[in-house]
Amino acid sequence: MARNDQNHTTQERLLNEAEILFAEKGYHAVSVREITKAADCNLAAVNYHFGNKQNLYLEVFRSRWAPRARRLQEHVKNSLAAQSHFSAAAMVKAIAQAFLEGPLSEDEQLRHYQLITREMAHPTEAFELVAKDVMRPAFRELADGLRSVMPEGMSEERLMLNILSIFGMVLYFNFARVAVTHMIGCQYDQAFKARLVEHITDFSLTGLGIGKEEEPR
Amino acid sequence: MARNDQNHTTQERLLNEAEILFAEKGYHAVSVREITKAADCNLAAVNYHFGNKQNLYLEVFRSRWAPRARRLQEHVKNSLAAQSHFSAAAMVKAIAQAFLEGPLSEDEQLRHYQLITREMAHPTEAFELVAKDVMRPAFRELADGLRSVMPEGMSEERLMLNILSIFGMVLYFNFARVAVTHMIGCQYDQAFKARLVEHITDFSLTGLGIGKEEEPR
DNA sequence: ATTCATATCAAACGAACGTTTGATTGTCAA
DNA sequence: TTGACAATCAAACGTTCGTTTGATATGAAT
Repeated sequence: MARNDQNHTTQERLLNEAEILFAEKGYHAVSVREITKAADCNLAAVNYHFGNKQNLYLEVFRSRWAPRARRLQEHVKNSLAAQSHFSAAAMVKAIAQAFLEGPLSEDEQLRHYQLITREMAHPTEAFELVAKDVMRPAFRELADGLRSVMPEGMSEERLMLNILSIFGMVLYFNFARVAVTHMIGCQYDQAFKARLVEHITDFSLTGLGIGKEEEPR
Repeated sequence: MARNDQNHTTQERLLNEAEILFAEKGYHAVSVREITKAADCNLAAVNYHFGNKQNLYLEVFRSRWAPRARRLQEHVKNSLAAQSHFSAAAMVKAIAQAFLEGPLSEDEQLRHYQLITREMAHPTEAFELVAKDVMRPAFRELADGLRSVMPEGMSEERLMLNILSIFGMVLYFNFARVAVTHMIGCQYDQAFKARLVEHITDFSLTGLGIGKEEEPR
């Protein structure tokens, strides 16, 4: 039986191809026939191995998205552990770098953000899954780290809004690549991504960098 | 012939209901039957008035999204014109306020951002349409305004990245409502939106507000 | 009264969808 | 060699999809 993907099982090939297609087109725009064709297996394989299409979609988040998110979280943690002292600048840079120049390949990155962006805009069971198991713990940990370098007495909400904002910028500059390149007019190559990390870091630390002016009344 | 929506024409009712449904579920997850049922008209009406489903989708962006985006742009422009002198703080606040507490109703806002978020993550012909006619001109105008209050000689790219970042934060806090409320644990009521405007303004102006620290080496 | 264009309708079209079925294969323990 | 089991297959299932068709109603112009 000819199998192009080395010794991957049918289950694994289905998950791989399903993730690519779901990320690219969204759940409803992808058919089971399209997935099984890409995975080079029979149409019935999805139902045999996963029960139905919906469950294959959930399994993509369980067995592909969540572990990758945890890898990213580890990457950030290791970057910070390598610092001799903890600073806000180091933290922001570690996040931006992990998510834009981190351990993920170009394609993996794009898939990762497209999948979660769809879920954030219109959550399904998959969002509940990764929010509970991955996102909330990661956010909490980052917020606790940030607390130690922010002015004392900052409310929990402000703290979370700051973390959400940093994460939001990273997410935005990833999922909105097409829009960004349309507006700026350049490719997402290695050089531009480095400049982007620099920009996100700067912006998250100092905003526009010109402080708040009093408005005349 | 009983028509519930006052004197709206079938075309208008189709556009209204189509926008609501496309924003809520996305193009492929909405059927023509669902739209025509919501608009209380015959199944064939979509093809009669718009040719096909795809063209109805495009017409939603042409005749509903684009004018609303222009209304928002006007709102920002008027807010700024009311200022006696132009400042970065005023500009950021005008943008955040227009997009979160501006002329749009709660529902309109949600629809507006869900539609464009889908297009940014996976652009179709509709994105080309509104990018060329609405978004690019608006971004250019904002960048020109920002240039006058930023240090001289700032590169065009940095200028655009700043504008994109402000816009990105606003977009993010709108389309990712569900995620934000999941993480923070509160509703998007009027009070929270006001705090959000304050946060976005502060963050865009001063970031975390603790400057950039030197990393030890 | 007749004509004509516009709009709406019920009904049907073929295609694609997710899922199920029942037969067939390969593997390995008994 | 046999039996059992998991995996794969072609084929078909019933639904739903976007679209088309041809008939019917409406209103203004001739």
